[in-house]
Amino acid sequence: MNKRTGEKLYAQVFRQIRSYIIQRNLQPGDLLPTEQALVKMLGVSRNVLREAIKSMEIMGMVSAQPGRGTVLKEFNLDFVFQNVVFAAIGDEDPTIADMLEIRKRLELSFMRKAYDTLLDEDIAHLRAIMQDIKAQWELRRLFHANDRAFHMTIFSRVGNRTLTSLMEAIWDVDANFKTEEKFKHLDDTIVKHENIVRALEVRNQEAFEAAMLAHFASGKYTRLDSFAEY
Amino acid sequence: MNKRTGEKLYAQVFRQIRSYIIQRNLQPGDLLPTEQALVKMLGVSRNVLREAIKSMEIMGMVSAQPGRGTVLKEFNLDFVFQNVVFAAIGDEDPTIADMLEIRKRLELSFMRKAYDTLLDEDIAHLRAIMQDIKAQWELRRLFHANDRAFHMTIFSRVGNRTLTSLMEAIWDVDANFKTEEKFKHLDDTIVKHENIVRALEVRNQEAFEAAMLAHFASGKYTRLDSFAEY
DNA sequence: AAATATTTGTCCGTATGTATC
DNA sequence: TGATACATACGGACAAATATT
Repeated sequence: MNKRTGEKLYAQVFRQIRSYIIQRNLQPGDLLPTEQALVKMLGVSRNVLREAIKSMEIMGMVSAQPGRGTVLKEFNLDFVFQNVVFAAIGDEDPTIADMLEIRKRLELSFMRKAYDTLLDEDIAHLRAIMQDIKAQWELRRLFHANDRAFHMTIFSRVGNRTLTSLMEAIWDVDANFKTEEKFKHLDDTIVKHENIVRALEVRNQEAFEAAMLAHFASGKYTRLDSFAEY
Repeated sequence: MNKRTGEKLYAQVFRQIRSYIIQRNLQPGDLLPTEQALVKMLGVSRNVLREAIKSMEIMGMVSAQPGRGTVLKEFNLDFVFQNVVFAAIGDEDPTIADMLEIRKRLELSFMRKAYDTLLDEDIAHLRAIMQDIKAQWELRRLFHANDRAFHMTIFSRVGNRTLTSLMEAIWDVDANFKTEEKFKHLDDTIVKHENIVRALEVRNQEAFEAAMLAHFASGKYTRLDSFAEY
């Protein structure tokens, strides 16, 4: 084990292989070096190497076949979610609150760029989503998907891929938990969304930003003390 | 390997252990059976068992300690966020710039809360890091570690674990890339850091926020058009 | 088509460091 | 202090699946 960091060998090897993939810019379908090559390259035993690679395989990052090798797969975090989260978590879990605060702050931080980049067709799309939300209001169904689509659409043109994946990840977690609380302030949320769309439709930036602020000011997790904190 | 399903042993074992945890209703802090016991229970070799358990450990589901055992850990999204960045990386590399922009915006968004929560000892620690940075300035060494420690310390008391986890993840990726570019504006960065520490030492919030703004305004990846975007 | 090489899958044994009693 | 239990890490061996010649 690494004396300095206390990090175990197989965890180090996991990170090293991940770095190797990133730095070499390996794409899905590409082959990783063989176990033997990696053993020599990293100077560890085959067991330790396999503990790292098999972790990747179980998570869905790679796929190994005897006689062929280990290929990089398209990676999404679904499996990790399902397993890290397999203990029932309640809404009161501080991690959930922390996560939502991150999303809100990011949205507020990027809202100006979002406004500048949104196209007419995006705004039309937002309007369509609003129709869906209203139509299914009484049904109390599918609200999460629409809410998610609404917010993701707003920032779809910002062009920051990390922002996109991060927001998707947070929505994923959100989808797995707060299922019942979703309908508490539902009508209020609809009004807030409506205000956002209207401001966009008339291309009023000030109104848009005010509507975004109002939307996020209502949440229970919001602790926005002043304007400078966005 | 299971002939019917084609599922490899270590993947089966992973599922079996997960089922064991769920069926026994194990809670965070509870001990899993020892490796030896699981080996007997599941009828597999030690290697296969470890490949499954180490997957769980790397994902953050369990934590193993020699002499003690393997304990079930609490719900924790650190690993998820560490790999959101990884999962987002595609064929082009502007992802790095996107990532850094996320970090900068988060720091600016949280800087007021950071200021409010920082203790005297933290500021003393920041001063110590600055001494280190200056001492190793001519050596052109260890800048990443110090820079990272500097920024992480500023936000260490904010109390948002997702923020910490996310920032660490971004620093991790950053460490893998820009190795030579680090020294371009190094002296300028040192001045900016110095201004931040001074503002904190005299407890001047306005100066602190101004120094943070100036720090992030210099980066090549910064596209901060106006104050409201923070 | 058959033999051979390559690569991953699985098992075993042994030594070491660490936590607990 | 010593003894025990446990995970960490290494190495060797053979089987199974695939690729290559």
